[in-house]
Amino acid sequence: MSDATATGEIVVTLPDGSTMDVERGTTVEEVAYGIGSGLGDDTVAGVLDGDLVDKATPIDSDSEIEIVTESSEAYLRVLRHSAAHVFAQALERRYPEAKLAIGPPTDEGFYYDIANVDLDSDDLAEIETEAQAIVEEDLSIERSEVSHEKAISKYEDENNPYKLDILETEAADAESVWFYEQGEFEDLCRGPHVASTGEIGGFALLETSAAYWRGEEDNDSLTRVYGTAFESEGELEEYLERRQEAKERDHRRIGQEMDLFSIPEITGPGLPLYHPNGKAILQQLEDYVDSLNAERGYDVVETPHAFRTELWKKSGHYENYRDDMFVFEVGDDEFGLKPMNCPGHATIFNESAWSYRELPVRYSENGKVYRKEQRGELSGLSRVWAFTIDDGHLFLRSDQIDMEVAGIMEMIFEILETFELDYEVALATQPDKSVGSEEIWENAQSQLKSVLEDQDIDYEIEEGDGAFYGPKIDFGFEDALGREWDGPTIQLDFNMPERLDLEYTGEDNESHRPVMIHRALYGSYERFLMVLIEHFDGKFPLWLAPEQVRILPVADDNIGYAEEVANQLEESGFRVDIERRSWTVGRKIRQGHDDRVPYMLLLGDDEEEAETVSVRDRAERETGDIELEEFQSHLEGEREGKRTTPDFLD
RNA sequence: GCCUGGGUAGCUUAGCGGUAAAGCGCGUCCUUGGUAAGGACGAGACCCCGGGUUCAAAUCCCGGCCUAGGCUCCA
Repeated sequence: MSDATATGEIVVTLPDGSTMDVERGTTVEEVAYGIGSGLGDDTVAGVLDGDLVDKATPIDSDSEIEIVTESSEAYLRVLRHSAAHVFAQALERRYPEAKLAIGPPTDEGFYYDIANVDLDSDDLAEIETEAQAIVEEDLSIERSEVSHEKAISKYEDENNPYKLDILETEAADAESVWFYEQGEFEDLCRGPHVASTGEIGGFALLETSAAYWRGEEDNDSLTRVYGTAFESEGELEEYLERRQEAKERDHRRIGQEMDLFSIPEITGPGLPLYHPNGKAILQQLEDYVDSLNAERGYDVVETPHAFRTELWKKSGHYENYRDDMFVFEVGDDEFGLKPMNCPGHATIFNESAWSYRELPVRYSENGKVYRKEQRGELSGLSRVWAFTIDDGHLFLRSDQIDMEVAGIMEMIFEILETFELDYEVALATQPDKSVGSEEIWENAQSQLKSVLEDQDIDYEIEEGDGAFYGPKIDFGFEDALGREWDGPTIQLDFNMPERLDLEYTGEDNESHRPVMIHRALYGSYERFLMVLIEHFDGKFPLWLAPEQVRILPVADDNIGYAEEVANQLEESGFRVDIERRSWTVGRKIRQGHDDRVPYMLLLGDDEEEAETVSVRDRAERETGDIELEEFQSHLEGEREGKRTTPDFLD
């Protein structure tokens, strides 16, 4: 709380840049009234230097302030915080023995960590009903100030170690703390909250899981209940629909349906098997990136999956990355499966003597790597033990950094465009565990920064998120559902060249250290495939679709003609199947749509006689009486252009 | 790694101490179909693995493996 004895003027800055001089200790609400009485009346909460606070919060020093009203973006966050309290109230009505820990709002809703109670999905449904009743009761939410001492004794009586922990850490120095009350419920809380539970229009509990108290492994494991809330029922429904859609697009589900890949128990966790359909997609992705590499002067190399431990010791992986490595012994020697391709590529570089004239040297490899991730982290194709990086390593002079990084960014932008993916850019800086001097890091980071700025690219800085050998520029994909995924990366490395004694001869006839750049365009094939599956909902662009054309003979008698047509398309390299099951035409079409095939060709007696085809696409459009040549040449164009949706019938 | 659910036919799931079920898929047959599910019959299961309790275990208990969600970590 504020120091009431402190006086004097302070300056608050409003979002439009204007400033107000106010008495020290003035509250957010008072500032709002100072701007206008209407705004004062509408004030729900405030944002002080970026922190969401109760409107009664006194301002102690010069601050940037934003008034939160019902029309503010931050209002939803306040509402959800209140929704967390509504959940807690409902929980306590049903389970008086439950102990509350913390219940903050999140980007998607809220959660509340609780102890001393086990809940399954039926219990959740009951609590949700109770919560809805509380919303309807439209209980007003009141804030009260309670002495620190009194708060402690309250939670000692209730035997709630979590609230006590909060009082003894975050609030240790406060003379008094805030409680929020609604009906019979009260909770230690910093706020802010809306004025009444009735403001919640839509309320839902989503799932339960577990979380450690304060996120630390050694602490108690608590039950975490996730929920969300909106101003209106309609917005909630929209959200739930989007969630459902995301579930239906889950790459594990689509991967199963389309027979793309599997991760059977017997082959081990995180070790996916690609079926012919999945590999067909991967093969196209590989061919595409290979062609980009070839255009950009990369030389293709290949390295084995394991190396002697000596290499990993020299590269620093053994020291910094060993926990994530599969290490095994053969006789007296120790080997490690490669978690990265770089030391192998650097070693290839080192096998020759280089002149400054020959740099940059660019190596590429679609290299399989192995990382022993924590078991609980493995998930479909998004976290696996074995994955393939579309890896590239560049060895260059320091005066070539700008140009090479810019060149890589061009490749990345081409890829993002091809797949119609939105993206965000982040600069990740030196992590706690790293090799190389501060000076080297500073230098590398400022070089990357200047490239981003020269190119006028918006980016965020992610402190401490770099690789152990250098800082990086990370691109995050945003898919069709607005979710973000890791994507392309460009990593600058002044350390590995040092550790592996990389050299080239300069113009001065002296030996120099090259700079290394690690880069990946997709990131990993596994994760990229996952993003594509979910982004396209399995409806792949023609060039990627495992089955590009399905031929549907109207009757069994038309199979002969179907085979002729199939052969002709296959000669041009198309992946074609014939539906040979003795089904009705309607059934065959239904199946074709379910299987997400871009184009179906219907061939019956009419087509056979006229030597034409009827074309039906994934969007349920259809035209008859098409010459096969006409369709085929369109297909070739659609494939070469890597167009994302079948457009023959546009 | 930790917590909480789950593992039953190729797939999706029901059954939860007493003879293992359904839908889809698959096979055979009838139907030879014209634009989003034609019909009949049939095959198909070490009920995740190992221990235990019980007259009797898919079902209850213990351990392991895998998996989902989350926590802590990363492409």
